[in-house]
Amino acid sequence: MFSKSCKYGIKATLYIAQRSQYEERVSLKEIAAAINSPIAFTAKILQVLAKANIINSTKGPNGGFEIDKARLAKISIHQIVKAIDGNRLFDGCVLGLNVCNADEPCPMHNEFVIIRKQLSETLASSNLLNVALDLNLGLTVLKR
Amino acid sequence: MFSKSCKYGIKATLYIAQRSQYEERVSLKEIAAAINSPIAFTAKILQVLAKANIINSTKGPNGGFEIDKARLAKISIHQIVKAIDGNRLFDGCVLGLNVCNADEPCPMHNEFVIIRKQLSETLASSNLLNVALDLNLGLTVLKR
DNA sequence: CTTAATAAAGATAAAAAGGTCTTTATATCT
DNA sequence: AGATATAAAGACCTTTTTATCTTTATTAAG
Repeated sequence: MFSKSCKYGIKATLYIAQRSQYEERVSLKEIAAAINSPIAFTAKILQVLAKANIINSTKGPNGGFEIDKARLAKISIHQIVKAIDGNRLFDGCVLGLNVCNADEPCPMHNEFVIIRKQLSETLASSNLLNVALDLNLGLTVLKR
Repeated sequence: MFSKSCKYGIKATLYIAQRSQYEERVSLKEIAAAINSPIAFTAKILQVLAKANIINSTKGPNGGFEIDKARLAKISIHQIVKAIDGNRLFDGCVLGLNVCNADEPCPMHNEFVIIRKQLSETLASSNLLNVALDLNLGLTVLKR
């Protein structure tokens, strides 16, 4: 479903989001430890997210990553997926045809219209604040 | 969503299914041409499908691939996906955690329970006969 | 102004996925 | 039995993805 980069990206963003509720900035090392990901690779992904304006990064001592507290509820998982994996999951043909739409559908097109709608809506409505709240409560985990 | 191998596998099987309605056996070359896939790579995928008992293969002149006409309605796209990509799409954690279930969920677990159920059911209920009928009518295409 | 702590950038490497080529096995036809 | 048409098997190559390592840029603190 998601590439490994995207999975790391989502988990990293969620970790940053949780800490950003308390206005805490977190370092790359800390993030990688929290989500159990390779440090340097995680750095690459965070760069992409920073360029997509999903997270803020600051260099230097006490630098790291954060998200404006006020924006937490405005950022969705959908945005993260789009920034890392692109739109292919949402609008590419599931069977890989170059053209595939309601007029000229692949054999799976109609079945997937529904699934994708649900997927897209679910991801669009999952905002960082809500997800972070569950993490606060220990209802969910980022590592295991 | 699906690997490239899986997409080729689904398209190849659908092509074989369509022709199998008329009890026509089709060669590798013909299949690859019909679904616009690399011949040798398609051969590998067809081997997997043959081992999974989804298609039958016959060597020698006039050999090729076919599916028992009577089984067309009993074979689902779900089976093809499972044979090629495995179960990971259906039961692996979407964020890649080693353990992730209702008791110890990742932050996306609950959202995905619904999506996966729908995905799984959709694929399980898409049988080769139904899909082939749409191909017969030219309502859908395997190539473009 | 120097040092230290951090992320960014870029080069490189390793692993996985995708794809090709050659040889072998099997079946059919003459 | 020999020739031919096919798929199977396995070795190999290429591309993409994942991961690491090194150097550079930026910021803060002393």
